Amino acid sequence: MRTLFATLAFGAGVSDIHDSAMDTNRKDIHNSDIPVLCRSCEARHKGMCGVLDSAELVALSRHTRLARHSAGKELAAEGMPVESYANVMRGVVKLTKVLEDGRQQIVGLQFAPDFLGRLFAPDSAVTAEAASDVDLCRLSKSGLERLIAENPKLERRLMEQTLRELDEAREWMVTLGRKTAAEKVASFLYLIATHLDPSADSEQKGRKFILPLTRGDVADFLGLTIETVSRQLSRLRAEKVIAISAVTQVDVPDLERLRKRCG
Amino acid sequence: MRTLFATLAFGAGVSDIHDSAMDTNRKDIHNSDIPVLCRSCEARHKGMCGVLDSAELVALSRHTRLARHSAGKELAAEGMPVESYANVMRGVVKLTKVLEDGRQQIVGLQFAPDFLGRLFAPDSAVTAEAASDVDLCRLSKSGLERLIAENPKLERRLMEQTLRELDEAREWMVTLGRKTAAEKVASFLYLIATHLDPSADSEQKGRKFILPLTRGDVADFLGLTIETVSRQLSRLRAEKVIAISAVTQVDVPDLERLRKRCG
DNA sequence: GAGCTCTCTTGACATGGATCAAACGGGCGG
DNA sequence: CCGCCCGTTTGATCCATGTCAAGAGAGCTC
Repeated sequence: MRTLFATLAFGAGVSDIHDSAMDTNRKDIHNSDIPVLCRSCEARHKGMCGVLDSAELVALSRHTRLARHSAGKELAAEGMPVESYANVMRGVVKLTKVLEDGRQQIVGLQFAPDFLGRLFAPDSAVTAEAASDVDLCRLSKSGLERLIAENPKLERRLMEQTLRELDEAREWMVTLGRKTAAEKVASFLYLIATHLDPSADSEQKGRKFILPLTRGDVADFLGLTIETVSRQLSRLRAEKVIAISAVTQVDVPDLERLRKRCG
Repeated sequence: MRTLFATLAFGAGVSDIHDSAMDTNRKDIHNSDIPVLCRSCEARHKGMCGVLDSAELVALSRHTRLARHSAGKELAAEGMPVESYANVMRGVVKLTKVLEDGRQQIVGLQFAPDFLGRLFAPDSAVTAEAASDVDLCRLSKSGLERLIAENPKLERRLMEQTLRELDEAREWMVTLGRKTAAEKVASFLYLIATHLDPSADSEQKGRKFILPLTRGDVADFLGLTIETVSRQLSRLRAEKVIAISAVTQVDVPDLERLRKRCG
């Protein structure tokens, strides 16, 4: 991990030697003309960069740099201007909003390879905070916006991610508005189990993962208190729907059984 | 109203005589080359059609027809294929999701001149239902998708509406997750007061409107029961924050005072 | 390894909103 | 005009979840 950082950080600009002229359609069979930073990146395939060819990746990588942040770091603040967008490469970012008196609600979680940032708005409507340690691939605001204007495929891809986020937000509104505390906690675990490890074999019956959120975060996500979250987790454990070996270490032996608890 | 219907319905195709060749930049000073259906439409200015010039409007109007529905009509069903998009021209459409056991949550309200429909998805993730009597300008799915592919401005406009909807959904998640019943009801009234009448003078201190939703709808929107909604409305009335002359007739004498109740 | 701190868990109690029940009222058909 | 119907309001009670408080476990410093 420590070494990865150096590799990626210094690798970012290296491929600029590449000739950006009209060899746009060449396939990247050998990866030789893909920027180093992109080679191991989730977003390169499933994220927004999946629509870019190697020349475009190279062009984009000129406006790009890896940023590594540890858990708790505030990445953008509600109501404050944002000067860059980002792709989540590793870890989880929470998007929160607060009421005047301090009540807080998590309104979104972003996993690799999600795009981070509110396009076309001068400032952020939410606070973005690293929930776990995260790696971001930061993109300059103007650079990406220019690229979007030139590249309809990219705009389309971002449109699709935005629509997916809207679907997810609406799905979550049902959870917030109509589910019991027990169902909320089950729904949360199910969400994490199915989103956290993109490489997981989807045919597998169960999942093990390290919770990237504290109990407080979970409470803020579900519109509950820490105590209620804790009690419901204990109940799920008592009923053998989950096993918790350490506070953040969750084992779901049977995803389908968990899903049945989601309401 | 009765006559308007006939005018619009038959007017829709009339302007097809217009020459769609390269006079794209002409301004519509006299409205003479704007399709009849579009002339009185909110979406024409503030909605997605605002980015279209008269030639494009004419082209679009070939795939367009006015549809009038009365309150309660189901316009799209969760999980079912959709064959058309629409613009809301008048009235309010509610988007709902249900849990298996019948618990229901409204996940969005669409007012004129909002765009209605989930772009690029084969079927709807939500149920859309006319909350009041509504007029829709229906657009064929394939027709609009083709137009979007050809017209970056239109795609951008729809992207912006989608982003705004996402912002609103997240705003509402705070309401659902963290506000008290009293704050929820106040927030709902505030939302309606500020969204319902697009022509309202924004400098005016108060608002009067006819609630386009039943108490049951309001409850489904707020994640509450009918009884709780009713009680909170009574409380707001007792405290003179609102006046209710008939069940659906609400008078907010001081918007700012209402906003203070929103948490 | 003792003690500190921080997060989490568990218990006891309080309360906001749900549930159950009944009365009210406006619109509509007869 | 009467009476029914359906949506709404209001009241009485219950219960899920919040609040307050104490204890448990894990990591950190000295």
